[in-house]
Amino acid sequence: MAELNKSYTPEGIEEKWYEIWVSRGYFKPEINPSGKPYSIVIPPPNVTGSLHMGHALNVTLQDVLARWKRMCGFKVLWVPGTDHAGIATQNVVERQLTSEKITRQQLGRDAFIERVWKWKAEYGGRIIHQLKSMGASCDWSRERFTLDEGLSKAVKEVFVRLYEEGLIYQDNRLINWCPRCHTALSDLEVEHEELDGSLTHIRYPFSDGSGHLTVATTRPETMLGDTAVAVNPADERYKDLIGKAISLPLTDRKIPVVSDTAVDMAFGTGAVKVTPAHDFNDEAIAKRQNPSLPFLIVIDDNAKMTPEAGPKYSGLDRYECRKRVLIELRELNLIEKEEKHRHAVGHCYRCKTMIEPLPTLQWYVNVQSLAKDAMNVVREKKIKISPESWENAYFGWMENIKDWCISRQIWWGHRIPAWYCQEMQNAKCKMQKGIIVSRETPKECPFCGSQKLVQDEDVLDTWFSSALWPFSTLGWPEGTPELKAFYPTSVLVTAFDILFFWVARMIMMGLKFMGDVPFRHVYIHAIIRDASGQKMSKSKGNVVDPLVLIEKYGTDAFRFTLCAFAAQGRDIKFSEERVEGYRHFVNKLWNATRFIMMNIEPVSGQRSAISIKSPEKLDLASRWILSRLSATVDEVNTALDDYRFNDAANSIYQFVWHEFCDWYIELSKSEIQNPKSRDGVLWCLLHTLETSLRLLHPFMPYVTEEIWQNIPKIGAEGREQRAENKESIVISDYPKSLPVDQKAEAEMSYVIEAVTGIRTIKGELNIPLSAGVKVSIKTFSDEAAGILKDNLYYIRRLSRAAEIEIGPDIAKPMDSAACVRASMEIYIPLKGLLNIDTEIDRHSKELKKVDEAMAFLDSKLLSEDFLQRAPEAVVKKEKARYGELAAKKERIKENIKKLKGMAG
RNA sequence: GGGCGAUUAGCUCAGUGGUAGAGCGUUCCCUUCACACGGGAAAGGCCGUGGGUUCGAUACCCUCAUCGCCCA
Repeated sequence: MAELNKSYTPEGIEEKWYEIWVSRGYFKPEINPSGKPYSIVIPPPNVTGSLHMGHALNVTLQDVLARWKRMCGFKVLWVPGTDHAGIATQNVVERQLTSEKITRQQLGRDAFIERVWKWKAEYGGRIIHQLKSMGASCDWSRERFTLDEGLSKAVKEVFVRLYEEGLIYQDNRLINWCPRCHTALSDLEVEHEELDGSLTHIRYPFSDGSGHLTVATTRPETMLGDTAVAVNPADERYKDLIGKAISLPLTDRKIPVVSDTAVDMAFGTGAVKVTPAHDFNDEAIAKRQNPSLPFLIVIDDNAKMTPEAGPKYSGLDRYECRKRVLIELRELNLIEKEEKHRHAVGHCYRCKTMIEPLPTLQWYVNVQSLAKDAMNVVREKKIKISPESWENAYFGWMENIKDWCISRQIWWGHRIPAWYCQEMQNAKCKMQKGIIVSRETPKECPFCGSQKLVQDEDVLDTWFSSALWPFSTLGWPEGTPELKAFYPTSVLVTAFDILFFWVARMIMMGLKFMGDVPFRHVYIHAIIRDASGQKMSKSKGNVVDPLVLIEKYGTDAFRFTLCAFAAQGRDIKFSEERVEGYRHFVNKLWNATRFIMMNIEPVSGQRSAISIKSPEKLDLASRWILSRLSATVDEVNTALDDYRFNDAANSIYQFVWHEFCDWYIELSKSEIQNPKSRDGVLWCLLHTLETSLRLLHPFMPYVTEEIWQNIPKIGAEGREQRAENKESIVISDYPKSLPVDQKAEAEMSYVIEAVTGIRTIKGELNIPLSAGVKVSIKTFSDEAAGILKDNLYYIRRLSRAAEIEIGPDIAKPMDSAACVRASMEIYIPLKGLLNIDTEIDRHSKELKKVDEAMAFLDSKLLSEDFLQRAPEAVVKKEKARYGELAAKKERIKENIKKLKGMAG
């Protein structure tokens, strides 16, 4: 290969490989799989969206799983797509229209829809393109959109079937209304925000002139729609007032005092004004009365006062009206007091406008029975939610679930497949209220034959179609091979904020229509916050743009960072320094490759001709690194099995950098010069690199492919490489566990101890590593001496010692610095250079540490309780440790004594 | 108001019933022929507070404090 650059630059490389992967169809599974299926559906991002950190994390984790399983031999299907985001998308296009000074009403429904599709074609693909830049190995040939023809068919089918079973119904009741988006919202789409408001105490005079009753309210303007005042029947203060009439100020109406046990006696004055048409609690009170209280609508769908509010207020905005009402009440001396009050106010999750509860006719799903089944499958572990703590949140929500309002008064979405007969010519039709729900557009009324039919104007909640995503994307309601092969999907990876919006509803719908869970696992990942723990948002200006990070550090470094951060059950505070750190890791890997390649080139000439067979007998360092590699492979596979992405990433990082690069490559430098061991070491270098690349590929797809394509192939586990695996790392085999070589690891630890011991002396005494010094090593066993002698070249190379003598009987040379280790003592003679005081300080410090550790152990070992009650193994271990420390202490003391003798 | 989670090195975070680890940062040494996006050495922590369980608690239980989230 051509000379590798000194550092890795992702530009060009990422695009190149992504195009190749897609064009070769690596991400497309065969539909009649011989291998086991593994399928994921992407949480469809909002079609108006652009990639943010949450998407980046979400897509990275899914891609790690998909690539890992693909390499493990599974037939992996990862279905991508977007949702049509009814309100959000309509808002975007309406803003465009506003700048052209037209409204959607002027444009008309059909033209508007056409306009939205046009917008979608132009801008809607943005996020998909961005997902690709993250390296996502989705099967793009199966990309779906919730308004696709197939998915629309699924939506209609579900609606009709639920209606026929009586699980979808129409009702007129209070709903959350967004006066800006002009639509109903489900309970979940309302965000509650704590706001500083005031609690106004208003005197309501009795009609008979016998005084007044004071009510407290946060929304004085709604008094115009009051139809009662309610008190708790148990409240002694007001008991006798129940049934009295009140002359409602600012109106000419008389309203009764009623009783209701739900009234909180401790809140405010204990008497509440009841506005059934504009407050959920009041609606409930009104409906409990017999006869029920009248609903007086004083606020309209624009949040403006209606004529019912009275001529003075009609047409005023709700906030304007509040001011006017307060002024007038004050003039009438009806305000007793105003106190500061913090309370939660509902806002539209899309546009943040304050919600106005309004009585309207809407479609609902009765979710009680669906929720029960959906809870059971989680309880029975047919669906595993991890981290498990989210199960509680899931159950909590499902137990208190309310019927789901699914109709939206917008145009962009699945139009409700319901028609109204305009004539209702017979009793049957009247009994059905003229409502026709049908999969196909009906030509005439099935009840009375009338041809005057009008379709419901509303569309369905976007989440209604999202709830079908795991099976609608696979072709349902057709019985497709995809559905058969890949449903239920394997895992759903998502953030907790859509656990209820989406996950719970998918479970309900999956069970209802597929008769099986939509996925076997749910992995809930963290929310990404900024470095100070704030949720990222455009309005706070603290967003970090993933695309900027990719541009600066490369996709691989960014993805690796996300994985390393992705500890379970914890939010991520994102810091850019970490990405920079992992870019260094990418570069480290690159340079390790460069080193290996530089050593192969001169000998082999052509890399394709390289053929290093796995040697029978490898040297200690090689056996050691293979053992470490094997342990790492195990750790990574186990961690991924448990969705511990951070543990997996850290294991590889630790291995590649601190074992492979810091130790093995350094050790190999001497042996590569030795003709006898050269082949074995080169084989081991290449093998370890190649295996590490495959291990790393799910995390860092691009750089691993780039390197993998450029190194000679010596076969996965030392065997001839399988032909079909030669073309790309994407479809190569994921490393599997091999036995660890405990003997090699134990022996290597002596070498490491000797090297680090010498380095410590040099480091602490500020002697340049390059200074060739003489070293004497007194080992505490013959075994240690033998192993050190066998590996002398390694020790010399890594410690830069000029000369080393080793043996159990070595005496400490004069004027030498010493380092006491567990199985050896190391001396470096420093004639004239040794500062005796510094050396004594060094040893005293070490002695202090040993003393502290011994004191702690002492307190344990002297305790009868400990000796009797602690497990034998622990006692034995602590005794052994104490013994080691005691020996070490003696040696250090001896060293100090000698030093003092020299000084004296 | 109800529920959940967090609190560990200067910063960002792992972690375990047997006195703690990483990355970044800091200090010192090193321009060694893969890499200064590098190498080596080191400093730095009563593991939020107060109780309890235990031979032993940073870890398990409770109290409190602070912060964050969800639901009402």
